[in-house]
Amino acid sequence: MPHSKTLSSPASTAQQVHDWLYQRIVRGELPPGTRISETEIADRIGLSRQPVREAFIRLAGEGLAEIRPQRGTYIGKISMESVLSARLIREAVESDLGRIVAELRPDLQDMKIEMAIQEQADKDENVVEFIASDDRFHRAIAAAAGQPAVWYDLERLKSQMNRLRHMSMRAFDRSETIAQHHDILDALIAGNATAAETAIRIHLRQMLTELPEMATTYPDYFTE
Amino acid sequence: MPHSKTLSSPASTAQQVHDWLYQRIVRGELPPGTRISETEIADRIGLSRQPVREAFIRLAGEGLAEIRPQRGTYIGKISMESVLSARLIREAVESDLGRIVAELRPDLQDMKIEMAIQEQADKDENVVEFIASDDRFHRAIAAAAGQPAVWYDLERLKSQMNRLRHMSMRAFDRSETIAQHHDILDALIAGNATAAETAIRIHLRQMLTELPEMATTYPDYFTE
DNA sequence: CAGACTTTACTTGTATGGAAGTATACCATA
DNA sequence: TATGGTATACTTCCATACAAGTAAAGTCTG
Repeated sequence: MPHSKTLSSPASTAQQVHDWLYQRIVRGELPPGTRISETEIADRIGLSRQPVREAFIRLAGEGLAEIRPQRGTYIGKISMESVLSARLIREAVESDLGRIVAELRPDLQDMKIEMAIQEQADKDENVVEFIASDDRFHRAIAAAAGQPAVWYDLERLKSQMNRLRHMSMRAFDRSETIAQHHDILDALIAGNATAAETAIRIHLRQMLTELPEMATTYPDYFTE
Repeated sequence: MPHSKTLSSPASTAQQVHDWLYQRIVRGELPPGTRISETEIADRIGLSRQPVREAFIRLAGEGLAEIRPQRGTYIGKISMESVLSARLIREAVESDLGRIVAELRPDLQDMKIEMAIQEQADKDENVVEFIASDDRFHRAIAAAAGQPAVWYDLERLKSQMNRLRHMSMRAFDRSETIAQHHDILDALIAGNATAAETAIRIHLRQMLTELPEMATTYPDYFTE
C-alpha cells in the first residue's frame, strides 16, 4: 500500500480492492501482462463493478496497470526505462541522504535491527520478509537524515523495482545485498560521509547488472 | 497534464475533466482548500457525476485533491513537508544529472533558446510562459544527460512546487532565476562538472528562502 | 478453399438512482 | 437565553442499466 489511510477511516471498499491488487502486483503474484476484468473481479469478491473500476484507475495512476478503453485492462509490464530512471533517482537521493546521516551521527539502532532480520530471513529463504526489511533499512536512512517524507516519494518509484526484486530474489543471492548493507551501516556509524556515499552508490548500482539478466530471463515481462 | 495520452486516444471525458482541473489547480486558479463537488461540476459542464468523480480520484492520487468521504472534496493544501521533500530530491537528482551533462558535453542549443524565451517572458511579465520555459530548461538537462525518463518522475513531484511558483512569481524576482540559469548553462557548456553541480544546488536551494515567506503570506494555503 | 461480412460475446465508458454518512439550520424545552 | 434533539439538505459511495467500441468466432459468397 503506497500511502494507505494511516488511521481512522475504515477504508472504503474501493481502497481495499486497490490495496489487495497492489500487493498482489508488487509481489509478482499477478505477472506483467495479465489481463484483469472489472466484472470478473467484482463477481469474484461479490461487489459491483464500480469500486473495482475505481481501484483500476488508481493502479493505472501508479503505473501498475494499463487501461485500454473498450479493450481491457492489463497488469502493466515493467518499463526498462522507468526502472532505470527510478534507480538513478534513488542513487542520487540516497547518497545525499547518506552524507547527511554520516554528519549528523544519530542513533542507528533501527538499522542494526533490520540487519539481523535480514540475516534471519535469508536463512529462512523468506523473500517477502527480506524485501520488507530491506525497504525499512533504506527508509531508516531517510528518517535518520531528518527527511522521512522523502521516503514516501521514493516509495512510489520503488514499486516498479520491488516487482523486479520479488522475481529476482530467488535467482540472485541475498548475501551480497547483506554485505553491502553492512558496508553502508559501518560508514554511517563511523561518520564517514564520503565512504557512506560510495557504499550507497555501489549498492544501488547493483541493479544495473541484474536488470539485463532479468530481461533475458523474462522477456515477456518487459517493454522497451 | 502529468502524462496525458501522448497520442492516439481521443481522451475520455473523465480524462478531459481531470486535465482541465489539473491545469486550474497547478496554475493557482483553484486555491488550496477550495471545495469542489461532483454534482456541481457535473452540472456546470453538462455531464453525469461519474466522469467527474473519476477525475477527482485521479487528482487525489496525485496529491492535488483530498476526498473526505461523505463530507466533501477539497483542493489539497500545499504540504510544507512534501514541498521540501520534492526540493531535496530535485537537488540531489539534477546535480547528478548536471555532472553527467558536463562530462558528455552535448549540444545545448535547446537550453540557450529557453534562456531567450525566459528573458522575453520576464519583460512581458508573462508568468505562465516563464514557468513553462523554466520547466523545459530543467527538462533539457535530463534529456542532455541521456535520461529523459527521469524528468517524467520529477514532474510529478514538481506539481506541488509549480503551484507555489505560480503564486510566488509575482512576488519574487525572475531576474535572479534567470541569472542562476545562466550560471548553470555556462558551467555545462564549459564542461565543468563541479561548477555545474554547485550552480544547480544553489539554484534549487533558492526555494528554501522563498518558502517561509510564502507560508506567512498565505498561511491558509499550507498545512504543517 | 479463401476471403469478406455478420453476428455475438466480450470490454470499458457513462448515466442515474438510491444508500449511508455528515453538517447545519431549525425548533422545542428548560 | 442557552441547550439539546430533530429534520433537512447536502456530500461521497455503491449498485445497476445501458451505450459505445473491440475482437474473434462463425457464416456466407465467390
